[in-house]
This record gives sequence, C-alpha cells and structure tokens, in this order.
Amino acid sequence: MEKVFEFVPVDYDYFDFEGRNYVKMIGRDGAGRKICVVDSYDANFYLILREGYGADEVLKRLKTVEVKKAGRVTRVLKTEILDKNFLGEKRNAIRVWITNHKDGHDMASAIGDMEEIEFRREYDIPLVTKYIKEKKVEPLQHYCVRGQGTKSRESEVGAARHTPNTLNFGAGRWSGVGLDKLDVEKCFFAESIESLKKEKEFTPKILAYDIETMSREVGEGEILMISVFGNGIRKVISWKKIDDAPGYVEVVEDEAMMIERFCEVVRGASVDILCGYFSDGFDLPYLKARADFHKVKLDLGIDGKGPSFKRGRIASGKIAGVAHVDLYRFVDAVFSQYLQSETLSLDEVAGELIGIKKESFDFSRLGNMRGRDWKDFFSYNLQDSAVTYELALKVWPDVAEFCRIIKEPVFDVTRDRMATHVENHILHNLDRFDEIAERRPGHAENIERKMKGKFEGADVFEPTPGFYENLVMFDFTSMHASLIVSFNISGQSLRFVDDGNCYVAPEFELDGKELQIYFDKKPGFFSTLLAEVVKKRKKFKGEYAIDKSAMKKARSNAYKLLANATFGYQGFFGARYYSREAAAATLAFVRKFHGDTMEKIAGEGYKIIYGDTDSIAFLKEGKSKKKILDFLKRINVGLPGIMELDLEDFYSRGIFVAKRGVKTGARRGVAGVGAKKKYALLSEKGNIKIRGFETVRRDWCGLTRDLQDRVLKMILKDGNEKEALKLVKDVVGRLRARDVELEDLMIRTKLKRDVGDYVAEGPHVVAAKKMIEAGVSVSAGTFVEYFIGEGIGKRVGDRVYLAGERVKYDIEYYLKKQVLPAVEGIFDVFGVDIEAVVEGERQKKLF
DNA sequence: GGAGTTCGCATACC
DNA sequence: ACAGGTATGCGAACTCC
Repeated sequence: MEKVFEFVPVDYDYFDFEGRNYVKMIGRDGAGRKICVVDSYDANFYLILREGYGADEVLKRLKTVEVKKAGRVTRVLKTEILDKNFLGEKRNAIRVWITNHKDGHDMASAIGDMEEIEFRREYDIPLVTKYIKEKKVEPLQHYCVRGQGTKSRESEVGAARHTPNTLNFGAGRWSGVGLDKLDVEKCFFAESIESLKKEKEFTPKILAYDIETMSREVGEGEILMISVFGNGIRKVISWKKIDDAPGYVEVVEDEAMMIERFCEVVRGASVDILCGYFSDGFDLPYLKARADFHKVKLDLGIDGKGPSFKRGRIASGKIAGVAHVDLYRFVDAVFSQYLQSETLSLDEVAGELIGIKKESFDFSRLGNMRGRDWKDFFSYNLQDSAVTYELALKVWPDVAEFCRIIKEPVFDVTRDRMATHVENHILHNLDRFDEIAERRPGHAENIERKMKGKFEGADVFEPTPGFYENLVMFDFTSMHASLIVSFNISGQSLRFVDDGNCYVAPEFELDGKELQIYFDKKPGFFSTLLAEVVKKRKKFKGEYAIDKSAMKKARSNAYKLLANATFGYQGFFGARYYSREAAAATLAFVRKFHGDTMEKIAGEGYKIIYGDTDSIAFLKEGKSKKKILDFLKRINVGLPGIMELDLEDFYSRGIFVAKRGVKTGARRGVAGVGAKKKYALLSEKGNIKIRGFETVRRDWCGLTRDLQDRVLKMILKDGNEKEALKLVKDVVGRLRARDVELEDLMIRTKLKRDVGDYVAEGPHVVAAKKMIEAGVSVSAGTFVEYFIGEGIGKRVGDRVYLAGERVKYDIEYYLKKQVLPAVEGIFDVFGVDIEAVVEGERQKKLF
C-alpha cells in the first residue's frame, strides 16, 4: 500500500539488488518512529567531448561496452547529450548511465581512449555522496516521501527483533535482500522524495557507551564492564558480582553474556546516534575482539550484524541503522585547534567544553580489587558514558550544522578531515553551476605534487625586544578567504596572459621562476561558494553576538572553519581542485596587503611593533581611540572586494623578548634579535594574551610553565619586574631545597612515530623505550612523561627517569635548562641578568 | 676529545 | 594521506682539527 509521510534521514548505506544500486536510509518519520527508506540510484558518469568533436562515434562505442565483474554485467543503460560546464568552461558532455556504480571506473576505462573524449569524470565519487548530490536527499533535512511500505509493526520495541516486520515490495520480489529482517518500525521503497523545506531542527536520540578493560591493548584481557547512558538509560553491565552493588549495575553471568546484553540494550534503545569517545580506536574494536573470542555475535546493527570497520588511517566502526560517532575524532578534526586542552583526553576536553570535572580512578588498583574498589570503578565507568553523552549534546549543534552545510551524513561528517569537508561542500553544490566534478588526483599525480617543494608563505615582522605601553592591534578578517573571493583566485580562473578582464596577482617566485599570473574576473564556483561561506559566517557571527545560543555559535564556527580551510585546500596535494599557483598567489597577495597596510600605518606616524601574516600591532602614540578607528575606516575604504581590516583590541602593555641565546646586553632595545611568535599582551579590559612562550607549550615542565606564566602576568600588571623577581628567587630557592613536587617537574611529549622509526634518540625516545621495557605499549601518538634525575652520562637522555623511579631530580638541569632560560629573556628586557641575580643570592646565602 | 655546526624533533602562531 | 607556511628552541649527531 502506498503511503505519504515525513522523513528525516540520519544514516545512509547502500546495497545491490539484481545488479543495480539502492540506497538505504535510516531516519525518523513525522511521528518520531525509526524507519528505513530505500531509494533507487541510477549510476552514471560523464564523458567530456573534445572541442569540435561530435558525440556520434562515442555513442556507437558505448553500445558495445560492458564490464563483467563479481557476478554481474554492467552495461550502458542510456545516454544523454548535455551542455555542461567543466572547470568553468562550457563543454559538450555525454552523461552515461550504467547498471552499477561500482563498475563506473572499469566502464570508464573500458570505453578506452578516443579522440572525441577529452575527459572522463565523476566515476570516482563515493556512491552515497553521489546519491545525495544528485537526488538532493540531504541528511537531517525534512522530506515528504511517497512510497510502498509494510504494515506497522505489531510488537513493542524490546521484543522487536524476534518478530520481524514483513515487506511487500511487489510479490516478495525483495525478499532475500534482508530488508525484512531490519529492526525498524517500518520500511519503505520510495517512489518520490520531496523536500519539505522546513527550517526545523532535528533532535536526535543519543546513547553513549564506554567500556572498562583489563588491558589497554585491544582485545587482550577481559572487558570488565560496559556502561550506557542517554535516552532514559543509565546502566552499567558487568559480570562482576559484589555485595550491595549500586542499583544501576546489571549483573550478568560472564563476559560473553555481558556483550550480548549490551547489544540488546543498544538495539532496544533504538537511538539515532550511538557515541563513544575514542570508540573507533578502542571500545568498538575491543568489543569485536572479545565477541569473536567468545564466539558470540556483536549484533549492534538493525540488520542483526556486527560493526564493519572501514579502513582508513584510523578504522571507522560503522553500525547498520545507527550513526556510530566517535566524538574524539570530531573534536580532533574540528575543535582541537581552538582548544586549550593539551591531550584531547575525555577528561580534559569535557572539562573545557562542558565544565565537568570527572572523578578519576586509580588504575593501579586493578590488580587487587575489593568490593569498595569495584563500586568506585562502576561509578567511574558510568560517569564516562554520562560525560560522553553530555559532550555529544554539546557538540551536536556543530555536527548538525556541518551536515547541513556540507551535506554529508553524520557518520562521515564526524570523521572527515578539513580537506574532505571543503571538497564535499564543493561537490554537493556543483549542480548549481552545471559543473561536472573534477577527478581525484591519481597515484602518480599525487607523488608529483608531493615532490614539489613548499611555496613562499606569509611575512612575520621582527619585533624589537622591549616593554611597551598603549598598543593597538589590527587584523584582517579571514584574510586568505577574502583574498580568494576578492581576486577570484582558483585554478580555473588562472591565466598566464591578461586579456584585459583579469585581476593582476603580485609577482612571486614559484619553483625558482618569477611568475606573473592573472585571475579572470568572471567569478567561478570556487570563489562564489567561498563568498557564500564568508558571508554566512559574517551573518551568523552577528546573530551570535545578539543571541549567544549554542546553535548560533556552532553555525558561526562551522562557516569560519570551512572558510579558513579553503585556502589550504588549494595547496593540498590530494585535492580535486588543487592549484599550486592559486595557493602561492594567495600568499603573494597576503604579503602584499600586509606589507602595504604596515606601510600605510607607519606612514601615518605610528611605530609598528609587530605583525604576523594578517595582523599588525603598533603604538597608540597618544592618539585617541576615535582617531585610530577613523584611520581604520579610511584604510578599509581603500581595500578591494570583501577585504576587511578589523580592530583586534587595544592593549595597555605588552612585552616582546629576544631570541634565546642572544644576550642583548648593550644592544638592548635594538632591532635584529627579536623573537617572532612570542609575546604577551595585557588588554585595556584586563585580559592577558600570551603567545608562543613556554607557558603555552606542553613540552615544558609545569614548574617552568607556571613560573613563567606568573612572571609575565605580574610584569604586565605591575608595569615593572620587581615583584616578579622575588617570585623567581623563591622558586629557585624551593628547587634547590628539593621542595618541588616531582609532578611539577615531569616533561610531557607526544610521540610522532613508533619508537623504532626515530633517527635520533632524544630524551623522549629514551623514556618511550623505558616504558616499553616496563610493559607499557607505546606507539605513535602515545604521550610520554619523564623527569631528569641525577646521574652520570653525557646526554640528557642518560638521565631520563619515569614517574615512580626513586631518583633525585637534577637541580642543575631544572635550573639551567628549564626555569632560568624561560625567564631570562623576560628580565633581560628590563636589563636584569637573572642568572647573575640568582647566582648572587646563592653567594650571599653561602656567606 | 672538545668546539662548533647541522639536523631531527616537538610544538607553537597565524 | 586526509588544509598551508613560518618560527623557536632543545638535544643528538655530526664535522673538523
């Protein structure tokens, strides 16, 4: 029977039936029921004809082409001759409809080289992406579906999987596909899907989970407990039987039953999003390994199947019918840049984003657990899921907004990196420009692109070390993006000759050659789409200023991120729309506008103190704020296109230091020794901004970071170094008296490679080797933590010790290599030789 | 075998 | 493999005599 109903797709998958492609979407209907909608997909790709050639010969050839593979035969089903655009040029193209998407690549190859065909395109876009692109059935949007469905399920959710619904897609034709076994309320075959153009937000049901295990190695050792939280569920499942366990603990017989029960709970919850934290890399593969070990099913999916792991740099765990989200991956890709958190542990990230401080659990207790310990552990486990759930709620608006803008499903949007986001955003909007998509670079092309060296980047103005008062900072808003838009910078608009309708790029050097290039003024899709992003970002930034809701903030951020990454995309070797010239030219423009603006500011009589890429800091010189803002306005009038110079802030004080190892001495206050990317400012409103100093570097010990932080703040607030000097003396005294906690002396770094792959054996590598010796698994990405102790040996690495080793810390090392170097440059600005002062104190004391 | 330099590495800024 | 270049600064490893 035909039905008409509302539908919001959340999760996408596809399957083959009789050799053809179908897309299976799981989402909610108007009544909030979880349903499945199946839609057909007609696979196709394009042949772009060479200028001046007709289609006849090609069409003849197409009739004969076929590909036999995996038990199916793919043929050309129909063709269409179209006027399309490719890279902004009008082109004649043949759209070739074939039996199966998977054979697109082989079909394109089978057609072979023909004089008439210049390009073959769009056979390399993943099926779901191409489906969404062509049929415009976008994730989390509202649709009206007309379709053939089944009768309502009679049973309640909990027992649902034992009483599968029956399908009736025309005389049982579809049995065997497995749709009848799906654990959903209803399943439909779509006859039409129309957009409802509703601006209503979709609120998903979310369930978070977390496991606690005996081992940190996936699959080694038992899973002790599994917690689930969300959508009314708050539970720990465990096989550990203890007296008076908390009510939320559900005790089962053994590990195998615990896994089975977990699956039951997940399926029964019938949520839209199942989320974990680092679950792609740990929880889900661990569950899979233990389920395999016990030979039980990890049937989390609505099809009764276990997760599949899509290969990639990190395997992605896909579960049928529910969007499995690993929040860590989304946080890593989208937020980490803007976070203070140094490790991206759930603990830190949750602390920063939602202000929840988790209670910790001492894992060394694992060896000898008593009733009390188990209770703590259950509580800890439940809390992890609860925090993951809260984080999911917090981050959901951003996920939803990315889905909306980029038009990719939740599963992908939470795992893709920036380059992919930018590219998908372009792909999904190409139809508006009648554009055929460019292909991905081939293997050889990839290597060739990577071989080419870097291109010249932005300028950094070298500051003169000193303590300054009354500063102003200007910066360009989204500088790279606004340049790309204002000068239509892209591969397709690139010209080597100016036909009189071009923007002229500043001359720049690329691969040893001076280049003068131009960009056609006729806007292409690249800059048009970016212009939209920048415009929307501006609009949403304004809306957020009025209404500080999470949604508004997410919107604003999402567009900002997308705009920022677009420049990098053009220089990224894996990009479909890669253009070295465009990327290099953008940077040439950046240098020009930054330089010209600095000149303009200096020309007005201001002294420039610093500038990095898109910012300029200068002295107020007693001028009023109004005068400076008027000047800013005047600069803006002269800026082209959508470029905009903004007031970053007014600062009452600022300190810039010399590079390390440069004793300014008599040359204090002289140019030529200033450190770039290292400064501290105090805004007129009282906010402190510290950049580049050890304070903000996670690979320096806490004692050093904390001391430097306090010294900087004190100096900025006091306006002199007197009090700060006392502080340093005090810390040095405590260090010498061994009155410093070891915890404050630990040095942390993150291994970038596996231990065996290091060429040089630095202290962190020595520490890593010690950890391995102690039985800890260590690989690229692991954080190592060590301190420098007393001992013999030339290298610092010879005195590396792990926490817990009973060795005295090396006073000299921490003094000469940590504490003093970090404050030396700061005091040098005031003409104070901190080392001499500290040494003098010591002499005094010795007397 | 010590001084000076280069290189490898981690992390920051924008 | 999953945006780009610029920059600081440590410590190991090399070069040179």
